[in-house]
Amino acid sequence: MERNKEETKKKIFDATGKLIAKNGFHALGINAVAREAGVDKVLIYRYFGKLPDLLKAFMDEGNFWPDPEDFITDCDKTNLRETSFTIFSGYASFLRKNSISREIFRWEIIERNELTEMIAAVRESHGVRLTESIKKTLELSSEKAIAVDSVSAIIISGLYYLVLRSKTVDMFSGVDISSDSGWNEINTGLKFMIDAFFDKLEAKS
Amino acid sequence: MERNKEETKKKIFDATGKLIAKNGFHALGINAVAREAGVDKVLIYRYFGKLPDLLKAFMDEGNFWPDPEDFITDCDKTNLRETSFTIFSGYASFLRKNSISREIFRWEIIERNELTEMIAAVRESHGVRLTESIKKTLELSSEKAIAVDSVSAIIISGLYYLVLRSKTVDMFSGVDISSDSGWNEINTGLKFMIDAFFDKLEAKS
DNA sequence: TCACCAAGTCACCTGTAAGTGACATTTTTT
DNA sequence: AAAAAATGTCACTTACAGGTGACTTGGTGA
Repeated sequence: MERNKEETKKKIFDATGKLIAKNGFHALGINAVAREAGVDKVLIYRYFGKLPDLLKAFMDEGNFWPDPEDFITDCDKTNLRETSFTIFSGYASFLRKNSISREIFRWEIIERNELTEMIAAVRESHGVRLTESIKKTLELSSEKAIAVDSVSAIIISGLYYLVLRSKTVDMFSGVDISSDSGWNEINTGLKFMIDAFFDKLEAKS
Repeated sequence: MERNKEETKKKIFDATGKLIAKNGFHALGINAVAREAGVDKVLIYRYFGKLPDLLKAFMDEGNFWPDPEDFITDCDKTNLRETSFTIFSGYASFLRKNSISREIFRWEIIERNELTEMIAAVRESHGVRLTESIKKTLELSSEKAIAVDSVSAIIISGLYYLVLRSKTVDMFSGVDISSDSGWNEINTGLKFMIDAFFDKLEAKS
């Protein structure tokens, strides 16, 4: 029985992450975390407080909602089509790999609380950045500007949904969202759609 | 204390629907239903069985996952663009109005069980019908055919996600998904995107 | 060395959900 | 009218979650 506060905290965080990845947030509880960590639950209360406090600390520890800009390091930033595609597909691919971030997204759909709102606010500011730069660069009519916002909302939402849904279903609208090959198809479609969208945006109306 | 089995069953169904609409599926329990219905829980066990049996019976009662074809009664079915738009926006609008169906969708994202799989299978067959007819009508190359599947997957998923997300957040990617005017914008974007997509589909090679 | 505090353990309380057995009362059947 | 079946009530067990108080043990500084 070694006594090591930091070690114990780490055990608690590890257990938290493991349980979130496995069962999501809605099944998470103090008892479960304590059991998984092999630690008495009193220590969780002492070090973190109630469950929301633990979650807050856990969230602050990791980097679960990346800046989309991180995905476009090695592509031509002046090419809006390529940039858009890279950001969208990069985000989807990130989510597909990172199960905890995925569960955060799932949680956001179910519950509204201080934490989910904070996370969403960060992401909202990220999301608007891309559409703003598209609108600025292309000097669009107001109708087309609206289309940029709502189309990108639909596309990014679609990718979110497909990633989340792939946990509970294999085929969606004829696409095998559980496999890499299915996601290649989705990327193909995404590219096609983005091209089509910019074609129409840039067409002189 | 009237004795009326059918009346009691109805009370139980009503309570079930009310609780689902309010709190979703993951918070649903026998005790809560019994309390809400003002009925002893023993009767639930006697008439329906365990919770999944109750839910199954409840689902069989109502019509919560409509056939998309229902939305296109009064539009030209030979016009693929119009038909696609009508189906997509009709489905989104339906979901926005029907809170129980919405909660079923939310449930599907969280849990995989006999019921959610059954429901999803029905919808999957509905969804594939539209894309099949598009592919047949336009005689597309295989690459474009893939795009049809995956693009429609992304679009319909995007609408699902936005409807679900609107319960827990107001602004998404610059669009106010909690208001009707925001949904008008989304429909505008949807129309724009579908047009752009068909333009590119129909362009030679 | 001793005293003190932090780290960890244990036992307990409360509340609530799931599920069941036994009973009482009303309705239906014979 | 008596028996049988159905409807509804009550009380109970089991299990488990959240949460707290009191204790023990180890490390550290005076």
